[in-house]
Amino acid sequence: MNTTSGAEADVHRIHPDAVRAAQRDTSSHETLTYLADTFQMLANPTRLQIVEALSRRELCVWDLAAVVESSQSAVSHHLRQLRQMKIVRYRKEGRLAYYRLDDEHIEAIFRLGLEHVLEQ
Amino acid sequence: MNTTSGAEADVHRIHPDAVRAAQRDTSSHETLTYLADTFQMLANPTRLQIVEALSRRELCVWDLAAVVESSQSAVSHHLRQLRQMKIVRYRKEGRLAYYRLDDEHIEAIFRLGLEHVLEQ
DNA sequence: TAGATATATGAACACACGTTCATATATGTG
DNA sequence: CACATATATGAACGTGTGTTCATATATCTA
Repeated sequence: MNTTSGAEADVHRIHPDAVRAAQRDTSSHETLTYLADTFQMLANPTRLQIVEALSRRELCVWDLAAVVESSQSAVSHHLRQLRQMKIVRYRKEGRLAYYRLDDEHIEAIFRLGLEHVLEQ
Repeated sequence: MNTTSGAEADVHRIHPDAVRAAQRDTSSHETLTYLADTFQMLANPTRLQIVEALSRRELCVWDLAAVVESSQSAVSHHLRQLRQMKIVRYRKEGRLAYYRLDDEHIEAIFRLGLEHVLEQ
């Protein structure tokens, strides 16, 4: 990962106790990496459109493609990622796949983010 | 942007009224793009470590470099991005720059995200 | 069963991102 | 003023991301 920074930081110890305190209560690298991957799913305007649409109603893939004005393929690729990161789930009804948000955390995060950017 | 999808979607109108309803209450593309850029800032483990550390206490750049075990340069680049997206702010005290989170939205989003991934 | 339709997926390509290295700028200290 | 220190930033390089195109799979219908 990073070999020089440890030594580098040792030379520049500005507030050693603040650093130790900050290091103490930190989430594991594994958790933060997974969390970063989760936020990554929300770091794309098309996927955010999908999330916003699904926050109101269940929709099938072609509906979503129409809403976000993108190709079926692109939407399907996005949905796979969102599925893998447990942001959406779906039910199959015949040939149709109806998608919805997986839980309320995601919608809350989306709403808070929207509030944040609209307040600037 | 996308030229074929409009026509493509027209052929496959599965639930026209659901699509119209979804299209009606959608945030502007500009807003969603900005929101995506904001979430992008949280889509990196090192930046999440910075956010977590700053959610507890104000820290200067070298302190942060020590906490996240990364180089001063890398941390400074991250902080510039976080500043630009209004996620952190800082005060200058002599040669030192003390960073903190810009507002409570970001911490709430971080906490909710952490809850979400820890519940899986 | 043949054909149409809904969805999923692999490959490929252009572009964005994260780090490092070198160096610039600004502020303190002897 | 000369030098050390804290921070910022530009260039460059490898890697990841998002879309398209082609095509596979699954399900319905005539």
